[in-house]
Amino acid sequence: MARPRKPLLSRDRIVATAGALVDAEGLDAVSTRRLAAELGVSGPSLYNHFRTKDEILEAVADAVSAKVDLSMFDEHDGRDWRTALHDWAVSYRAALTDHPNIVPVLARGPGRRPAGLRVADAVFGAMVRAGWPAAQATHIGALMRYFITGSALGSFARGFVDDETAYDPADYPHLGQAHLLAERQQQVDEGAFETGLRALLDGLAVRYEAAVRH
Amino acid sequence: MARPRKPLLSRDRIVATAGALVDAEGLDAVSTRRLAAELGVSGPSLYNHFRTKDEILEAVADAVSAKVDLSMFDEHDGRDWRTALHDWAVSYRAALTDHPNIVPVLARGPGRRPAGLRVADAVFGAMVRAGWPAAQATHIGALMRYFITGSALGSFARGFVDDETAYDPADYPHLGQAHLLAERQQQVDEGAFETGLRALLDGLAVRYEAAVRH
DNA sequence: ACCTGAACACCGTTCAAGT
DNA sequence: ACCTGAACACCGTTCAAGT
Repeated sequence: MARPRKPLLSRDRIVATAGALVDAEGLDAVSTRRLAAELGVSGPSLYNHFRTKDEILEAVADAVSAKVDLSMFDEHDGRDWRTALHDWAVSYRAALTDHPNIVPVLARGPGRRPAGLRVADAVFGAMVRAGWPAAQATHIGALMRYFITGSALGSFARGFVDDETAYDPADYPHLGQAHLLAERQQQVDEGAFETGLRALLDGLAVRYEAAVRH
Repeated sequence: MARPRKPLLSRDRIVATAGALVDAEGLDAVSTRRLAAELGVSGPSLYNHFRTKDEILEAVADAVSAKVDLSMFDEHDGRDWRTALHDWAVSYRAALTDHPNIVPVLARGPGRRPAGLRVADAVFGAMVRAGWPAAQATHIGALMRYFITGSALGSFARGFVDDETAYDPADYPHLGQAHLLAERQQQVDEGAFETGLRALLDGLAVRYEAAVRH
């Protein structure tokens, strides 16, 4: 076959197929040979479009970041900083829980991913505009990211096994019914996220009062 | 050689060596062959002590969890719930930043790891004793974990490259000096952690007032 | 019970060769 | 420029064989 007149591959097609494979079968299912087979080419062909497999996964992660709604940070949106932060956090978490298998890649910081940086930029800009000092605005972007990605990655309940015998009450005196948590995994995660988000925003509001009063 | 009179390996020795390798060279450096070589045995020997490589890494992560100070949750410690939560969070984060390379494994939830579960149990127990309703106590354990592991994993600044030319101000209007962040990476992360932790605790204190007043 | 070497079915990546 | 097959240096894991 060698080179066809029209390229068989493009970066977008590789990223889309890799993303679908990650969603369907997890991060471990993505090998260059498997991904290439899914695309109808041979493994090494991918290296004409990406330098490493890791760059492909970074691009998949960035495509998820690109889905995060940022309209609440628009200059003329009208939402106050607190509401904007809340709505953004909910949108961000939704984007991550829609694609849980790529979260481990995404959670490692915005890195060089354009969409990830765009998110950081939007939060920072909106907080400064709302009156936050620049240093605090940087902190807010970072700490919100910690909480949101942490919640998408570290599902508390996911770890528990749906088997009572797995937990000896003598070892974990307060977690005697931990197995129940596995059943209501999503409720716990969503409740913890909502509680944490509100607590975070309440706490920031206190600091905001102190900050703008310089 | 075959079987020696005294076992060459033990689970503890494997975990200790794997942990040292992870710390020194990162998660990717740990292959069964490499780890075995470090231990002076051949690769398959590890399978007499662990079922999979993943179980070894889980054990390494659990050993880090075991270093987290939990004394502030002791029944007779005397610290109020808020101070205990703060001190625990600081200790937890310190344990993680001491061993950053294993954090991706640890961040995926407590799973079946005994020490991870012991941490969850201690937090839950102390919050209930302090007067929090059980459902809220579960949420607090989860959301604190989200924030702490998220902060250890997703260093905001780490991602930025120490090269001004990497960021076109036209793309990220508010991050024009993002390259500066790389220089003060630790300060940003620590500041964001401290700010977020205090905000979280302030916010929880508000909810506590409402909760205990049933 | 606990170690070994050989083997199986994979990996990511490089590279010369083809059009 | 963009694809190919062959090759290199690896993987995790299984298993029969040894003591």
